[in-house]
Amino acid sequence: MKIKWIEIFKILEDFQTGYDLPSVSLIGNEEGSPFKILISTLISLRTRDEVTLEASRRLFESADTAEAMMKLSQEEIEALIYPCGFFRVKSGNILTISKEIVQNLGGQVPSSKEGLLALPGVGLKTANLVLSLGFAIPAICVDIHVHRIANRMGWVKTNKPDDSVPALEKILPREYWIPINELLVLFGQQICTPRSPKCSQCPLHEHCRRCGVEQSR
DNA sequence: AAAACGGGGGC
DNA sequence: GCCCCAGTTTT
Repeated sequence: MKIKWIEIFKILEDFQTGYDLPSVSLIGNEEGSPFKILISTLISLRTRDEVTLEASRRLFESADTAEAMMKLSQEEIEALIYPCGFFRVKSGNILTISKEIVQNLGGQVPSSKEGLLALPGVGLKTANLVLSLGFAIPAICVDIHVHRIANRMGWVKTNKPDDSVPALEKILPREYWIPINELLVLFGQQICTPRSPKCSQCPLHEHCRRCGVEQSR
């Protein structure tokens, strides 16, 4: 069946009105340089939103460019981003990435998927987030929320989030590749939650394979 | 006390 | 493909 993306996005935009929560994937986005977006995304792994925000702000007060960051010691970075999960691994990656950017990449965060994936701690989700938010290059950033919703809704049928990226790229018009994440992450936090989703309050009820489409045919 | 959280890397 | 990773919060 044909998915009515225009209707779905309209509903999601209406739903978003009234919330001003920064979603976890999009922390530091508005005035964020690609470098800050990259670093705060690394920090957000396995870490709740508020903790990620506080840690990012602390870290960027000390260093908000790769040049400044590489002058910090790993211990200093660790202290700044504590108590984020994986803070030892993350601080090492942040330092390595900053040095790499300054010494080998001309001081610029890579603006290609391949370049980003070559950095330690950067996988498909992080790479696509930096591309879309940092460089306005259309790329679908499938985090666990987007993956869960897309599969529940019946838009795709995949097991791993990374497999949802090409699947979504096939069916979703390109103009939605950037806005989809912000809309869906909020929706996933508030309505389409991992356990006991609030289906009775869901504005996408009729578009959902589980609730609407599947039952009505 | 145990499970959940969430993305990436190494084998 | 499967297993490991680290610290906090929730059950």
